[in-house]
Amino acid sequence: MSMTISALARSSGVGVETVRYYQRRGLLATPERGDGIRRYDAADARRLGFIRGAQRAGFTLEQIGELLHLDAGQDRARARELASERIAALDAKIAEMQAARAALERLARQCHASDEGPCPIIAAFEG
Amino acid sequence: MSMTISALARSSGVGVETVRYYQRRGLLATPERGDGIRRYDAADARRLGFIRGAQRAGFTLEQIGELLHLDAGQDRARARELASERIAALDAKIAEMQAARAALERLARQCHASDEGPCPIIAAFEG
DNA sequence: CTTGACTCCGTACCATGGTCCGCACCCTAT
DNA sequence: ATAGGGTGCGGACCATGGTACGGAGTCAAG
Repeated sequence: MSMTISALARSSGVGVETVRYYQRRGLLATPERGDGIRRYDAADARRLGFIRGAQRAGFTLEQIGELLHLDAGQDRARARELASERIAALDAKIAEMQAARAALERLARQCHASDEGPCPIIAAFEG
Repeated sequence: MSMTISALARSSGVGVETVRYYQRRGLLATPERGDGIRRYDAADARRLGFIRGAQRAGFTLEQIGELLHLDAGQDRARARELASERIAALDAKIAEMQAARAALERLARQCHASDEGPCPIIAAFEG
């Protein structure tokens, strides 16, 4: 199965320009062209899928680059290390967002309860 | 109580340049100067504190600008609307991060369990 | 009254993750 | 064979949230 860049991009729900950007960043290879147009295969699609998946897990493109590099190097210890770091960062971020969510919900309720005085949503945070 | 820009910045744990940036963005006023150096007061500190707090809740500087504007306009309905939108966005983001966290943890365990074959951390995401 | 720290201000630059532009090809259907 | 749409490529541009720089002015302590 071989496809053009736009088919590859569509297969992962990104734009053609994004694929080209990943190529420039060294995250995706730019296949040789048998004089004409570059052709991509399932391996390219998997790799692009990996990039998007890792991105959803909060890895930066730079970290994703490292993960892809490890893939070749078989350095599983380092891969686990990166995963642990990411889990810790996710935990911190999740906790922060949950706190913010709770605060916002409480404020929205207070604000709804009365239309007198200063808006609690605005008044909060001023610490 | 009046302070210099660096005292104001310190009071909220940001850099002087950040305060100046917020002024340029229209989030903080630039007080008149009684020929010499601009002086800031507790109201400025509260406002800066509000900006940082709202930022922690995930509002962008642009949205924060709107919230501050509403503060003057007393438009509490709109403030509640912004809060609701933010809560929904937080919920979505939290769910996504929790899913990513769970996936990563599972993968790290699998990867740790055996050093044979392809690293599961790398192999995953390739959807 | 000079030194050193701080301030003012505009402008430029940074990282991140793209997005768009223009020109020249190439490929396919009519 | 020619019009159209997609491709290749380099480079410019975008948004977001700052950070750094340089030169001039100001202020307090020695």
